[in-house]
Amino acid sequence: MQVNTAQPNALLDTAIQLVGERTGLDLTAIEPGPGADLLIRLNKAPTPTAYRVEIKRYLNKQTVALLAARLAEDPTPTMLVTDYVNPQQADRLRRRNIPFIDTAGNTYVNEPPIYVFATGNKPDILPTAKPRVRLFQPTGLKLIFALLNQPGLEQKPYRQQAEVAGIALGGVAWIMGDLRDGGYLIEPTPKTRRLINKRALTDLWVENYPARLREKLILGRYTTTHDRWWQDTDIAAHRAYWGGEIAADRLTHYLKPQDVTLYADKVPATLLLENRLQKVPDGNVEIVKQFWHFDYPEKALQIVPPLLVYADLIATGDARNAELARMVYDEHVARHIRED
DNA sequence: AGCTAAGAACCATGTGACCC
DNA sequence: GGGTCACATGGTTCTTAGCT
Repeated sequence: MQVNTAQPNALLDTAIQLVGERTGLDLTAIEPGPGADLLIRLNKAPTPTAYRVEIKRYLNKQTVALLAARLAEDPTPTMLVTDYVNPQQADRLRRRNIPFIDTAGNTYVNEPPIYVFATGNKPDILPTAKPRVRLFQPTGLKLIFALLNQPGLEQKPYRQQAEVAGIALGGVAWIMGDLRDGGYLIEPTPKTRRLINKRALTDLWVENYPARLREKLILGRYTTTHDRWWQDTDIAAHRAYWGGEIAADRLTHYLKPQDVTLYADKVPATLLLENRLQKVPDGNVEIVKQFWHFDYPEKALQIVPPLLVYADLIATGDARNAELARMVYDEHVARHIRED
């Protein structure tokens, strides 16, 4: 069946119809009114069940992970509606108990006593015309980080931006285009480009950084029997900077650091030797590759830029770090991203 | 049915030529 | 000097088929 994927409702209607035909599941779309979330009702359930509709095109692993994270915070019953869920993705969704329907007739609904899991149906036309959004790919994350930390950088030539962000020139135009499309950049003239919605952009950066960039930059995890070795270490002498809890401690003095994160261009061999750091898969000392190439005031404290400290604290998902993250944000990040 | 491996298909990115 | 684009490359993801 040809799907008019330009229309969200067409996608929803097609999915409801096809899933109904293939599995007998009786669903109805409900439009509650302007401004309210679209709902989908599961008919014939013992108690009427309504799901908030989450329409996502071109599903991938990250989309599923982000949706799962969101639902962990806000458990409003939500049904994913998409063009095609392949068998692997279907399994991921089922394991996370996220109900879905797609336009190929695949579905997962677990609303006892109703249980339907249908997978393996192929769409007639595979959704391959994915619009490439590079904003939150590694390259995009590097450039956005540079832009958020260096106010006014967006007005500089692409070549300079590429250099500061440590990315290829060719990538800058793509990312600037995505920023414009996403409503994060206005450009009356090239010389007056201006970043807007910085708060929202920062939130998205923090959300995407751990899985999409940080994960790829981990140089190794280490452990040592030396206690509080980091306290008197002149880390800058090893061409490295503290991140995470130690950096947060230096900014706020509110924490007894347990885990150690440090950023460096390459693994500092002498530091490992001096402190008997041994490489182990789950060590509490993590060395991450430095990915930015600009100066910032907090460098004097031998720490990474505060936005990165904040992101690392959030990434731990540790309740102990949540309040500290908020302090770092309020006192050291917020002023960088105020709208001017 | 579930697992695994191999190959295909797709995607992100850097490079450098070209144009304004 | 500055921006755009085609292309090559390397990596990731998906599909398929064979095996248990």
